[in-house]
Amino acid sequence: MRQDRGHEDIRLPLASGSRRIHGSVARDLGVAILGGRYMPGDVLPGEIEFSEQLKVSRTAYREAIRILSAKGLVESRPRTGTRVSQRSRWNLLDPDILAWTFESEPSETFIRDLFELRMIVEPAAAALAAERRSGLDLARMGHALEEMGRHGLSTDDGRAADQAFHTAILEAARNGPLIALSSSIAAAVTWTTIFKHRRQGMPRDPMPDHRALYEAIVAGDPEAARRTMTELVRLALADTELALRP
Amino acid sequence: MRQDRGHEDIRLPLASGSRRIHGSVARDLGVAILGGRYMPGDVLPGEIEFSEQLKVSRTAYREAIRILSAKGLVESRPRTGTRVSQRSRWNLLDPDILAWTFESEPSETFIRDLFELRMIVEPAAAALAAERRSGLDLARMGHALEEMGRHGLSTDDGRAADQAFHTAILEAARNGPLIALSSSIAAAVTWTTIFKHRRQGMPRDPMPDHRALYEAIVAGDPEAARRTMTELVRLALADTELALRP
DNA sequence: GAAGTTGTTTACTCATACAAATAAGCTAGA
DNA sequence: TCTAGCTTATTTGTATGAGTAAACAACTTC
Repeated sequence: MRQDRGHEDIRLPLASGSRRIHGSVARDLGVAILGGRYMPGDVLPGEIEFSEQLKVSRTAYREAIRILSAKGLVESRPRTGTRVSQRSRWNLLDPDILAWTFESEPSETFIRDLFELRMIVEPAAAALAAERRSGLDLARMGHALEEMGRHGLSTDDGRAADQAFHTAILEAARNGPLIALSSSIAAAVTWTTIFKHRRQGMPRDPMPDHRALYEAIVAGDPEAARRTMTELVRLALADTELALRP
Repeated sequence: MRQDRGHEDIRLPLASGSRRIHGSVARDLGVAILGGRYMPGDVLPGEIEFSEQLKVSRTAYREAIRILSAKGLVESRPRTGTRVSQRSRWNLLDPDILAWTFESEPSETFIRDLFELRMIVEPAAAALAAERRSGLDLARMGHALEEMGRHGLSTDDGRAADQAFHTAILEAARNGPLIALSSSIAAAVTWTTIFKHRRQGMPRDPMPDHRALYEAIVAGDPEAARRTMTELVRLALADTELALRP
């Protein structure tokens, strides 16, 4: 719905493209749970009742529940029913969970926590990237930077380029689990950027910090990469805090 | 036609207890994919064929596929069938995925990558914990440490205590997404510990580093906490590397 | 040739029936 | 009265078949 289908097969064939019923139900329930409509410990209505209420078959409803269960949002047992799990069980870094969280306006605390995580992971990743980057990595970063400069962060293309830049850095770090974090964090970065621009106009030219970071990685200087990435995230956080309390 | 499944289908008789069929199928297929039995891009047999082959109903099989799909392992579309996704889509930090990865002996690279991630996340988390820990946090850490000292790392109880100690630290950092990483990393730590003891005996007394870390957090000294946690992970990595190449 | 049409294959959805599990209530025995 | 064990009722879990919708390929039409 929100995703223009023109570029669909280039990037993010995300859950939004999936118009299957089980996917839609999972998304709706997921958004409801993450938005606090159902609280941890709450018991959902029985399968038959709820699926009728949602106007879908029991089969489709059950498949939706399996999806939520796989992401740690709910647990179901015979006789007891299906209940919302404790927050500590939620897979908060799952890409879908993150997307659903941002469907209903997320709490200020959550956004701060995400930035805290970025502040931990991304500088370290940038340092690793400076040591391990290949020519192809540098080319991808350079291209993304160029696109970003051309479009700015107020367009979809520009934000996609920003995301591609951060993804390229994390992938250059050559660490599988770290790359798994990348899709989550990069996506979150994009959403917070959208937030920023929704609340205020264009806050600040992001290009200088990005270029400095790029130069450090090109130079193969881990400490400079760490330092510039730290600064970049710090500035992004400052902008976001401004947007959060206007 | 009734489906006669004898009592003798091999389901792991461990403490896992009664597992539902869709869960077992998801686990089996997940292990097969993560173990390289199916490669990214491979197309699985059709629903009907494969479910008959596995001796389960299409319902149970489809729910298993939904689970795997929710974790990013497979993607299914009409006409094309269900195919194994690219590795970059796999949700490597999902607790189940990690568990399945360690079912079949994981690659040396993967273990190293996990330690690299620990080295990034845990020292930072320890520093935050030193600033934010409550009395209850300290009590839980202290208790876990005591249990750990009593049982040692060669028993299940001891490893559970070690895991509880690390979990308590990450939870004291008061950051939701970081806590979500905690269950994954803590679990991985446990598995690598099992690995270590499987290959060699008791490598080293882990208590001194753990106590030093605990003291730093009690003292509320972030930098000392960061330093001691770094050292602790470094030593654990050294032990594991010894076990990997004897 | 490019654009639309048809056909075929596959997953997806629905409906129904029955099985298994288990919390809660009940009964029997101390 | 209390507890152990059995029974029952309720809920999820599994099985099966029929029919729908979507994606891709080959074909036809302009």
